[in-house]
Amino acid sequence: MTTVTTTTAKIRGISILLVDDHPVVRQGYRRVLEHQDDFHVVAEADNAASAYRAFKSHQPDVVVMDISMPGASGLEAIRNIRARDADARILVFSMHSEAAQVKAAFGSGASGFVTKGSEPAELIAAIRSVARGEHAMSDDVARVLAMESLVPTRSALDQLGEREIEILRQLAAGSTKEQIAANLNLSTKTVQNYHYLIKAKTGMRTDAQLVRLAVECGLANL
Amino acid sequence: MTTVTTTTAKIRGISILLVDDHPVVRQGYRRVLEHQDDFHVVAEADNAASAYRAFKSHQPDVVVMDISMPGASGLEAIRNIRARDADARILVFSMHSEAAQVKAAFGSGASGFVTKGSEPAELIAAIRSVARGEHAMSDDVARVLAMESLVPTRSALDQLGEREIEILRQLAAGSTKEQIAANLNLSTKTVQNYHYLIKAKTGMRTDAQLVRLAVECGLANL
DNA sequence: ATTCCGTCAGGCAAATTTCCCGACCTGCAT
DNA sequence: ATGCAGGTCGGGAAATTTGCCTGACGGAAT
Repeated sequence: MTTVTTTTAKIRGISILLVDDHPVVRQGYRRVLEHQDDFHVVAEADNAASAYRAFKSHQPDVVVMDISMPGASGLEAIRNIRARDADARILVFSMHSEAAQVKAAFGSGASGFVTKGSEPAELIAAIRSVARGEHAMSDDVARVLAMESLVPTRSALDQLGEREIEILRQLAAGSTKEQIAANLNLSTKTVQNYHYLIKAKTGMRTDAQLVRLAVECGLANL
Repeated sequence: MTTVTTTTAKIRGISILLVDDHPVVRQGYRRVLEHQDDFHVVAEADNAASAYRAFKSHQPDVVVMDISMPGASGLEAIRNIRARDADARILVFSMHSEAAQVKAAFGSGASGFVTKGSEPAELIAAIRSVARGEHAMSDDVARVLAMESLVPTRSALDQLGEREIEILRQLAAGSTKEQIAANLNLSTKTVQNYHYLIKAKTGMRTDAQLVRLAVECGLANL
């Protein structure tokens, strides 16, 4: 008779792409996750670009991603993956749980958010949730977010100060940093610092993304 | 009797702002222009930013500008000045007379275009024309432009090759150069070079301006 | 055949970005 | 009153990117 592997309880397991820039951390979580025998870590990546490539070639059920990689590129990776496949399930797995970061993650298309301080069981449960197409977040994240929602936020601009918004507006209008510095009587250096800060706070990576953000927020048109 | 300067033919002269990054060239043309006794060179500038500042403070009747300054910033200077004062008369005075450059100049709001190869008389006549609010260009420019118009051009994109357009599209969509390089199987360096080339060809200075251009040309939305 | 043009990429100086830090000021809570 | 948090402003230094040039290669036009 031909040898056929029995497929009793697990018709298909959950295939996972692990993204974290720290190899040791990846190893640790790979072990934790593969302890669940319906979980399969089918690929790993240590940066946004390779995460995107790995997603394309493996089409995992769930992407488990640390977004605190160099350059906040995690958010960008999420957007890229979602742009390619709107059904992608991405669970972000972060060190921090600031409300702004959580919102940026969900805003970028994440399906879940778990902090590294959570119990492994919480991560595992979250993975099953997002695999089912649900949204999930760990308790501490939920708490932070709940607190935040008591002080309602209008848009991504709320994380920005007045000056930052003005500089974003002029940037989006097409002005160079030198022009902005001249217009606002600031040093070029300061405008550069604001430019950097704005990108960091909003999670945008390129100037083009900043323009889109500004347009969405009604700061600029066209 | 009181000595009153006779104001026969010249009620008011024509005030001029000279913009060229080469000091010697400025000196030469200042002399040529001031030989006309109704011309007054009221200010000089050697870059886009100082040209803009000089325009604000002197409000000259005509700006005579070389646009082949470092970074193609001449076009930008034109746009800035016109953005501040839609009635500004700007005569561009260029080494070259490629149709694309001429169009970019007029498209940016220039009132005239004379090549450096033209006779001084042609420049002087052009200055008087634009001071009167007319448009002017030297014969050689007119010829090049006439030739070009026999092959009609759809938009700013016509000056770009296929690859250049694709890269502009992805840039405007918010992709980083690394992503684009990966998507198109190019080196990052090549994408950087295209980015530079696109800006040079279109006369755009910042990425935000490129996004606007792409949107206007239907290459991108939002 | 030769020349032009688009694509591709290396090189290198100059500029910019990234991140860090310190200073100042205002408001606000202790 | 004191301290502390946070927005504003910019210096510093290392890493990266840009600006501009150069050259190679294939294809199209002359």
